[in-house]
Amino acid sequence: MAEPNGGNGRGATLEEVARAAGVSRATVSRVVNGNTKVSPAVRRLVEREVARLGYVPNPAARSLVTRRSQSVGLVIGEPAARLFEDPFFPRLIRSIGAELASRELQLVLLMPLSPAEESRIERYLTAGHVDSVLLVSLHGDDPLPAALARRGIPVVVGGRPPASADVSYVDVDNVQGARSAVEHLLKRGRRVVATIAGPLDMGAGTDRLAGYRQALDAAGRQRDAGLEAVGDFTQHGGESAMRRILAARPDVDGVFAASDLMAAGAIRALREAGRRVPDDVALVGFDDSPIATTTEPQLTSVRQPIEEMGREMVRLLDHARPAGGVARRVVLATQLVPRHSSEGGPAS
Amino acid sequence: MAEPNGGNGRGATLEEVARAAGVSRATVSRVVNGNTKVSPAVRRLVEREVARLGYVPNPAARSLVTRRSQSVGLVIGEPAARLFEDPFFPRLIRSIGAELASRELQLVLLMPLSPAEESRIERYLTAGHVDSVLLVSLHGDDPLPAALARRGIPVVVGGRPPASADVSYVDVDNVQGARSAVEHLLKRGRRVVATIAGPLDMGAGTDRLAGYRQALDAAGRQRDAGLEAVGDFTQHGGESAMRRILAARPDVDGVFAASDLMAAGAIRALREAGRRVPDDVALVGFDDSPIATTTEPQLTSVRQPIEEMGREMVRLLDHARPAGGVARRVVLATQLVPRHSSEGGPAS
DNA sequence: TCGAACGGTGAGAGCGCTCTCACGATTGCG
DNA sequence: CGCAATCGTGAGAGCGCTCTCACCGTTCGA
Repeated sequence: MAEPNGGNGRGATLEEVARAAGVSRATVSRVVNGNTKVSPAVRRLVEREVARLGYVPNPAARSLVTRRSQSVGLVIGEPAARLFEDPFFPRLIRSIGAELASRELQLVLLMPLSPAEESRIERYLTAGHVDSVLLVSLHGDDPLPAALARRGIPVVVGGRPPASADVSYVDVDNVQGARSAVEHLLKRGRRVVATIAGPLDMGAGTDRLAGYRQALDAAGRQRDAGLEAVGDFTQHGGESAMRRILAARPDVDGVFAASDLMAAGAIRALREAGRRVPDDVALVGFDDSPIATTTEPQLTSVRQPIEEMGREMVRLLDHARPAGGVARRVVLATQLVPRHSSEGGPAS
Repeated sequence: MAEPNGGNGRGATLEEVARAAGVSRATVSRVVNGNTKVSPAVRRLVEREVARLGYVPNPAARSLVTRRSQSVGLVIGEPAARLFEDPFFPRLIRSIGAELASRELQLVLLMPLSPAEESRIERYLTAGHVDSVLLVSLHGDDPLPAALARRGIPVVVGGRPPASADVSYVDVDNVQGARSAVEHLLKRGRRVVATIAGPLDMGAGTDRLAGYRQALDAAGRQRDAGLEAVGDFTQHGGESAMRRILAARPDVDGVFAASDLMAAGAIRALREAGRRVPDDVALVGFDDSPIATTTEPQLTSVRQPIEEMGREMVRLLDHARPAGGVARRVVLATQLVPRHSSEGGPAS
């Protein structure tokens, strides 16, 4: 790692490399970008000078002419509480980062913390800092996807957007996942099955609730508003939702929580109320997050392929390239992972 | 949000705004950057055209001449396992992001997943994509800080770097935090206190171990290699470390784990071995992460001010600006948060 | 009353790169 | 053996911005 210019922070330019190698700027550019043909002799010569001078292309200059930044924005529109607790985000970020890296793309992380931030972020994204945008955890009818589409910026959303606009998205099969969780409880003889739903302004919230209802309907069970409490995906939200359910329906003997975090909160509320898990109340979570093996008892949960989701989002970005194209949807399967929290039948 | 050019993805340029407003490019630039004096009349005129045309400065062009990118790289050199489980990282990332945003800086997230990635990341950082770099969770003697310093790129490290080079860093007082945890256990009458240490190639690992030893020495207690087991900050690592301790010293009645995750693992190992927490073995963790309130019993833990750490790292970046300057160190205090896992004295 | 000082504005160079186009040298084909 | 096609290379324009410098009109002090 020689630094002929004394490490002054000013890297060598194409021009300098060209002069040192006795060729033109264009030729050096060709070697560096390796696309067009250059004679082997010249190529070797240039490569040597590039190495010797520690030449690294100036991204701003390149970006100015190519109109590409080789970076992708990831917007996480999630309130702080869940972001901190839920391993969902680190896992997703990580898989997205890895998949982008394999395409020589960089990840720029954007977290709107306030309405003011939102407009700052929109400006950032539309200014050309990024070539495309990934959006996760959209709430309500966020105007961002449409605003970006209008500017011609490719967008892929993670999780079905509530206002299912004309955007590409990757989602897991929340309806089916929730349904299988509830069916699991029913199959084990639970008679009064409640649900702690996620926020109803998110696809993951409404879809998991829909799956719960479908399972009850299919089994010919009575539904009851007292058996449905809405949480916010956090532990605290799950805890208070469970309390509400216990108050409305003390006879509850099975609960499907739309996230593991909320299930963990439910365990606390149940314990506080003197109910044993799974003996008195069986419990199934969603996510199969690490927390599922930390709780006592360990949590039966619906696994969703988070890494696959991240990877798929990046892949959709590729397809979004040619002229907008049609919106694509990818829906990934989930899988029930049985653990202790739903063991045994009722003490019949 | 008018888009006079039909949303073709090509934003208006300075030139176009200037022509529309009947002024020169330089004047528009002055208005947009708001530094030098422009007459109020002209300013209003230009601002109107900027709004009408939806002008947003081209970051590449600006960056090319200013030699600044207005973005900051955050390198997280942490293996996947811990990154997924530990809320430490989301919290840190979030606070750093917020603090950067308030300075109109953007966060670019870099996660080296392989040795090949590392060199790609080094190239990325030295190419001028970012103005400065934040490094977190450095292991061993990572060459990155030195390489960046050589290129004149300001660097701030989170957590004392193992090879304490001439870099600025922000750290929590791990020695004192660990010491207070162990003193807490001793004060409550525990006689055989073990520790589950973090990786010894990290400052947080060695410092917390040092604090443990200091506390024992100060209390005149015998140290024993059998009472020190090394983990990797993960739950799984903590579990197997706890097993090793139980095997070597079945008489252990107090454990300080260098992370909450490892403490959670220790609980499982203890339960498996038929020991009750805190009755038979009292336990203290480190981090005061959300998991501390999820475990049964809830975990006494040493709180570290993660958000403050992120904020302080960004602040140090400011000071790093003028010509390298001397390296600064900021050490933040920790605080013991008592919960059930260390309650009661031994059954004496 | 006159020159100096100053505030507002425009002209123009240039940041480092890519890419088109032109050009000379080599090759292939009839 | 001549002409066209091909290949490797260089010249030069231009991406959109900032910033220096020069210029003009006004104001102010002596």
